[in-house]
Amino acid sequence: MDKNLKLKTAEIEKISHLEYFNIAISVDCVIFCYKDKELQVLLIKSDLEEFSGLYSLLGDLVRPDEDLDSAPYRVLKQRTGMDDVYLEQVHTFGSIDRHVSGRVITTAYYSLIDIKHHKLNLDQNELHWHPVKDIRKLAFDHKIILDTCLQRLREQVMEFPIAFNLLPEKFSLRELQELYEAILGVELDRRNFRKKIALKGWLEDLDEMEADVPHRPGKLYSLKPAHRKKKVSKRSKLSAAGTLS
Amino acid sequence: MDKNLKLKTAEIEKISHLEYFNIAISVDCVIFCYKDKELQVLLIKSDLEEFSGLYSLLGDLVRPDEDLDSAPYRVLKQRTGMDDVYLEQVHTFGSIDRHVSGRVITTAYYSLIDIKHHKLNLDQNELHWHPVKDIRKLAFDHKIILDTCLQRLREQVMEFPIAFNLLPEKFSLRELQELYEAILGVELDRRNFRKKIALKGWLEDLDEMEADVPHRPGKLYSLKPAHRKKKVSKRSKLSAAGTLS
DNA sequence: AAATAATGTGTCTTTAGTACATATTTATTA
DNA sequence: TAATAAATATGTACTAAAGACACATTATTT
Repeated sequence: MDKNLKLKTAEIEKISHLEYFNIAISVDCVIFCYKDKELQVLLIKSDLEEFSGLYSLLGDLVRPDEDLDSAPYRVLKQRTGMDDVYLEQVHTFGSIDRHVSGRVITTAYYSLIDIKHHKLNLDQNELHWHPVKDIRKLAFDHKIILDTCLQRLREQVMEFPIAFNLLPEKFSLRELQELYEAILGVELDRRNFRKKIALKGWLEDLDEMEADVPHRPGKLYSLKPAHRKKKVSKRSKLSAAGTLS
Repeated sequence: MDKNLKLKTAEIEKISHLEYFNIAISVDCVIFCYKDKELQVLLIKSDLEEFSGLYSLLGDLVRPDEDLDSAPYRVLKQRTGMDDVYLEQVHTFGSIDRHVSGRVITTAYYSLIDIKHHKLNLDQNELHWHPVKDIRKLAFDHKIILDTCLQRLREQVMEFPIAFNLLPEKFSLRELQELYEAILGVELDRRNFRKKIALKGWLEDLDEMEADVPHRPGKLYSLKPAHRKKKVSKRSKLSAAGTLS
């Protein structure tokens, strides 16, 4: 925005306030969890006639008195009771006809939550988890939004220590590998995976063993506190350039 | 957005249309060019009193009848006469108080243009190029928007063949390297740079030589047609996962 | 006690990244 | 026109990361 936004000038006469402000903005949340060894996403049954039977993402209009980035936190809190979740803005979708109820531009976020760590009140809201790989069609343009967020998650998951938001505090390397396989949709070599994770230096060895597994238990690890913040290992300007020199 | 957007239901009574639609959406363009061996950005002098003397990005409100992604093309066309430019959406900024004239959420795009290839009508619009490295302060939150777009450009420039949008059709490897140095803000080793670029396979050897240089002329290259589309070399799902296995 | 099933680990090969030096070509200058 | 200056063009050795691949160990189960 610049001087073109002459809301206080003569232009306001010929371009009506209503005309320009007749666009709503919403947020849509692609809420991922890891359940039954699958990457799943939280959906709600659309109650619009046009989309009978179709599911849609959780979203809501942005309120005039809240920051854009606060809106998805509110949506998650309201609809699932969850707080303190990992959220990342991905893309804003704004085709004229993307929404049946009017002109609505939506900013998509993805969220990573640990299903075991949160008490969800899902059923009374008609909220359900759906394996990402089974989802074919969603209401509105939500399938494209889902695909975009999944792609972003896949791009980021090896670079930043974010996948751990989908796991409980303590986990084994097998669980971690299975999670990565679920996210990326491929099988991984155990030795190379462990080598790569070790190289990242993200993990703390807890000197504890798995319990309740019907086989030899593995060691338990947790994410080092230094890496619990969002994107702490983001490559710096210099090291990014360093790949060239 | 989902069933919460009950624009046709009872909710519309208690939540007024105006309340929710009282947010405007704009686009802001970070228009990069390469000039005088520097990465530069197109700015306009802000005419708002609050920002007297400060420059701002080019932007405008999104019109009710245009796609969000079309708006930055229109802005560029209107303000600079340029068409057919490289544009990429980066992030949407929506703090409550980010704009002095009201609640305006803005989606930021960056654009890469070849200054030699476009006739710009800049001066009569008070548009001017500014070296990115010299910019300290901009109106609104535009410095943050600029920094975000620059960071994104730096992340993408080695991965995708996009930097060529800043160069004329034909260029020498020296020019290309100087451009990369300007974008990344570091010096690069000539031999390693050429090796890396050669590995990408982006370039076509034109069997032509530079002219009008006061030294030994270098060979001229151009971007292979196959790579002229946006992000053609984007790594696939499989190869992204392949870094793990 | 034996069998099962998963854990835990190391090496070799290939590829990419990085540091580094010399010969060649053209324009300029003397 | 010969010498000089300045930039082009190119290759090798070293290091780091990626990728393919196999066997011994440990806890559970039978």
